[in-house]
Formats: sequence, C-alpha cells, structure tokens
Amino acid sequence: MTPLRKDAARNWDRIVTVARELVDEGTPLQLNDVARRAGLGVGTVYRHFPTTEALLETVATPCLETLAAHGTKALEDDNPWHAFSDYLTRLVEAQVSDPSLAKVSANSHDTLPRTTELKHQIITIGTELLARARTAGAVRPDLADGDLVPLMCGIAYATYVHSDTPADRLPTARRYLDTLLRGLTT
Amino acid sequence: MTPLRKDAARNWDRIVTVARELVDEGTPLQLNDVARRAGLGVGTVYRHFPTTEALLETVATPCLETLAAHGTKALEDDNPWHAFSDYLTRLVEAQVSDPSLAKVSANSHDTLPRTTELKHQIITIGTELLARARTAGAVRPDLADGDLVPLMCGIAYATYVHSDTPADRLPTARRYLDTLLRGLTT
DNA sequence: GGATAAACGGATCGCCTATCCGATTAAGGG
DNA sequence: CCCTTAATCGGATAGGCGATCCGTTTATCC
Repeated sequence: MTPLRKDAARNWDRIVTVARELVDEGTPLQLNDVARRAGLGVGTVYRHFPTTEALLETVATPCLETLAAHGTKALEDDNPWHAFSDYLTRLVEAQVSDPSLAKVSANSHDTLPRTTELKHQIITIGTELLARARTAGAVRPDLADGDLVPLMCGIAYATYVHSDTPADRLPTARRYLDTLLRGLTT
Repeated sequence: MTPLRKDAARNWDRIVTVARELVDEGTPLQLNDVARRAGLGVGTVYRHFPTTEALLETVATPCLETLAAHGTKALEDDNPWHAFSDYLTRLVEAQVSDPSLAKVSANSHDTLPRTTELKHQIITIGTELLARARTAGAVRPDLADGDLVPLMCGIAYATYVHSDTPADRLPTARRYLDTLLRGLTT
C-alpha cells in the first residue's frame, strides 16, 4: 500500500471528524451532507467511503477497538460470572451511548475487513467468557454463543424505544440488562 | 363522514391488499411501487395514504385488533402468571411474524388515530396483567409499566438480528422471551 | 520546473417521497 | 336519460439523497 497523498489524508480526517460529530449529535449520516459540512465535493467523500455503511464503520472502529481491549482485560478476571456480566454491561453501554456502534453491531454484512475482524474478536471473547461462566455453573446451558450479540442489540434497541432523551438511556439499559442477566443465571 | 365513492373504496382495498402482500414477502413498502402493482396512479395512492407510515399502520391495524382481542380474553384467565406470560408471548410472536407490526410497535408517533387507540388498548391490558402478576407475587417489582412494549420490541429486534430466515424466527423469539420471563420472576 | 499519476469537485443519473392540477368519472336531480 | 357537480383519478413534476462519471487541479518525484 502506497501511503495516501497529503491532501487525501487531510480530507479523510476531515470527513471522519465531521461524521463523528454528526453521529454524536444523533443526526443520521448522509454523505452529501458530510461533504457540504466538510467543505468538500461529494466525489471526494464517495472516493474515500464508497457507501454510507463504510463511513459509519470507520467512525465506529475506535469504539470497537476499545471494546475489544476491555474484553482482553476481562479474560484475566478470576471471577467468571463477574467477568461475563461486566463485559456484557460494557457492550450494552457502548451501544446505547453511540448510535454508530448500535447500527454496526446489528448489521451482519460488514463492508470493511477491519470491522469484521474487530467484531469477530469481540464475539470470540464473549464466547470464551460465556463458556467459563457456564462451566462455573453460573449460567443456564441453553444460551447459545450466537445469542450474545443479538441479545445485546435487542437490549440497546429496547432502550432506544423506551427513552426519549439520550440521558435516560444508560440507567434504562442497565435495568434491562440486569433483568436479562437474572434470567440467565441457574 | 360521507361514505367513499365506489371507485375510491375499490382502490383503497386494492392498495391495502397490495401493501399486505409486499409486507408479507418482506419487501419494504414504497408507495410508487404500490401504485404500479395496484395499477393506479401515484396521486391516487398518496391521496388515500399521505405517507408510507399511514399505509403501514393501515396494513397493521387488523393484527393490532387481533392482539387486543386476545388480550381481552387473557383478562379472564384465573392464573395471573399464565395470563401475563401468554399475552407477552403473543405480542412477541406477532411482531416477529409481521414486520409491519414490529415497525408500528416501535414507532411512538402514530399517524392514524385508530393506531393510537389500539396500541393504547394493548398497553393498558398489558399493564393490568402485569399488575395482577405482581400482586400475586410472581413478578419482580422493579419492572415498570412503560417497560413492557420496549422489551417486546427488543426481543423482536434481537430475533431479527439473529435469524437469517423468517422460518427460524418463532423458536428463537420464544427462547429469548423465556429467558426474559425467567429474569422477571421473583 | 516538467511529467505523471493521484486526487478533487460538481454536474448528473436513478430512485423515492410527495405535490399539484387538468382530465375523468361516479352520484343525484330534473 | 342527460346534465351538473363534486369527488376522484393519474401522471407530470419538484425536491432530496445515494451514487457515478469525467474534465480539472494538485501533490509528488525526478
């Protein structure tokens, strides 16, 4: 890979910065809109990010990396149940705090390899933590590995349906997750 | 209200029928598309249904009525826990079987008065069943009335995220609801 | 400073929602 | 049966957004 030309790198940063701002203020990403706000032509934006999904995943990448890092630390926790529930709590909190994360998590067809890689990593860690908790007898055996992500997305979605303001979301999400976790215990 | 002219009534039926078919085959509703398939002008479709939401709610109305009817019967059930869990099961099953219901349920800003009315009725029944189950000591006290609909939508959403084919959905949804219900018991 | 490939930017297409208004047709009285 | 009229029809059209294309500009390297 030849490095990006200087102006291209600068514009890439501008685009991602603007996109992050839009996501944070709850505005849906629109590439024409991003181009206008970044003071660039639409062509430029579309060359860097062929679809809205691609830009969304790029914006979400740092958050996915943070989650993966937290997961790696969770693997060192001695208490299987605590590690598991704490990890799930982080996943849910991240999703309700960041709409880009919620969308990327729910979408199973990634456009960027990096996204696939990070999601795979996050899922693998979750599976491992679940296995440990199950072995320790703390979790019902009928919860499949493939259920973790859908359930986290479901809780995040329920929180969005419930809450009018973003500020309400965190406590609501925690309450919903607590209920779910109680249902998972033996 | 003067009754509709004969041709208007015929076209209304055609539109709703076509829309129901589209929803059933999983195609997203598009009013131009509906007009073409129904052999009508776009103007006609938009006069009957000013927005896509309005048509979607009209399509969902019979299902909402069925749910309300089931709820009324559930109120006569002697076993509070059975009545409650059975009602929630019906709500979830309906949502995962019918995308129009899922969307209408998650959307809090209805366009048709009839939709508001039916949803209110369904929520009221759920609240009542929850109160009885709580009084009977079968349900944890920290579940609020306003949580019922979001949680049902969350489970339906989790099911959509999990399942590739519509056929997989019902068992998955039941499994998720079972887990949630277990978390709700005292 | 000139050659060249990379990047830029906006005109433009295709699709969808939604509106508007002249043409058409159903409904009711003479 | 026809005429009036108001309701309805239907397609042309505006406006927004995703996405593409291509002539122009600019960074980079020698």
